[in-house]
Amino acid sequence: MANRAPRRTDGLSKEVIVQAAAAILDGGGEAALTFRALTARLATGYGAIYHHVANKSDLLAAATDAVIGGVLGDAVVEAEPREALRTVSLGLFDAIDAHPWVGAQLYREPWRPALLEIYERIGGLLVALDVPGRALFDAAGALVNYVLGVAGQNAANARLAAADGDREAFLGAVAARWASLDPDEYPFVHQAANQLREHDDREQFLAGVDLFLAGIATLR
Amino acid sequence: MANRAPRRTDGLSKEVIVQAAAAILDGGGEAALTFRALTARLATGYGAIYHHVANKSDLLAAATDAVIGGVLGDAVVEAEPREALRTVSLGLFDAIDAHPWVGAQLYREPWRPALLEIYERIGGLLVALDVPGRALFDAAGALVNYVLGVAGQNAANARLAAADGDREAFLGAVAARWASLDPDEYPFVHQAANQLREHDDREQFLAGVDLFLAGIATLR
DNA sequence: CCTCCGATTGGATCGTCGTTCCAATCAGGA
DNA sequence: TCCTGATTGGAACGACGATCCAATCGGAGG
Repeated sequence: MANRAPRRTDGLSKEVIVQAAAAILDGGGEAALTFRALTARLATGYGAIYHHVANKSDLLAAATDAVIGGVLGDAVVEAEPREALRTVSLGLFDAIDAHPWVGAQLYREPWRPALLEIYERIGGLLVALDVPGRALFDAAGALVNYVLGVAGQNAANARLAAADGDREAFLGAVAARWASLDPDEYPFVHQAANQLREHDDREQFLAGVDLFLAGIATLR
Repeated sequence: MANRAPRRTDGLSKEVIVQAAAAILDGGGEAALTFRALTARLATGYGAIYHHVANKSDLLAAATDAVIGGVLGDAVVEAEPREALRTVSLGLFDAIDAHPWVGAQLYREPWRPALLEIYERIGGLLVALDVPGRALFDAAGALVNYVLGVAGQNAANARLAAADGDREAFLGAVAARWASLDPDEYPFVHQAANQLREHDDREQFLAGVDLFLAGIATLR
């Protein structure tokens, strides 16, 4: 007996594995990425995967680095640092919007290379903006944390919208719940329901970046 | 046969369960909260817990609501809305610092009551700040997202510091890694290593809030 | 061409998790 | 007193990440 499945001929590599993992994540969200799904897609076994990858965290980090590296790698050479900051931020937003699992991962393990690249990029542009030395560190931290915060929200919303049907219906449902709150107890949220329904995520994100930049400008 | 353990006499309730869950989370982090640990601590079975709680997400959300409600419940009546915003923000920061699992949870399921309270509180204070209507929604979103971003970072750092020994050593290790990066490839991160080692998390968080408030002030 | 050894692969297996399910038990109204 | 619905305790299930090892491959040295 002992007829095992034929051994694969094309070499397995970390890159191939990471690419497959990213595809699974894009297709079915974080919950869909299991080693069982991965072995099925790659037509291999657990051992082969663990030979190239330390564990699931390592795999997620590598996939995240690949996505973020792709975004920041497109070196946008912009004359105006202010505009470059908006471009880079929006690039990150769009990438995380397209791959919500990246947002959750950036959030979960912030010491990995991906976040380092983000800090470097944003910090460098703040230097170009002539932010004074003392405030530079704080400003970079604030801006990165803002981006991460939005990233997480996006990921959560994507998880929910995927489970709940389309985005439109989901947003409407949340807005309806907000609107139905007691205006005396929740005056702000109650009246914000309309804007929640109509708002554009990208525009609101950029508005937040602009708010930051306006605050930074007062430091000069 | 069939000698089962004696049945508990004092009634189990959702509140008791949530309190026990919070204690486990505080003591051992998110990984420590399992239904098995919970049954052991409460001296009961799975069924009893599931009778009061829908599932683990529900349990985490309830524990989070309890903590956030406690923070925001201390109604800080401050004359100056600007100062009140700083107080509330810092209160949230400290709460998430003390209970890192709250940060991760706020991030993961943002439609639950806890975040609603935060929006209401911050939005209300922005209204008191005379932020013009159109910008109000964007400003509140930006500030809340910033707080959530910091919350997540804090939670991640706490997870790491707990695994890595004390916070001091962990921060030093990260700073050393930053400092050892090639200054040509990572100029900003390389030179920021010193400030990373010496910085105070609370102060940096407040500096970010102030940056926001400065930006908002330009809208008036 | 053969031999052999380290690198690589496939899959059985383990322990743990969240969750389900149901018999056992209790409290209190009929 | 009896009965019924609410509550409890714990066995069992399926899925997960991870480990382990026999099987296999490919190329360096003879």
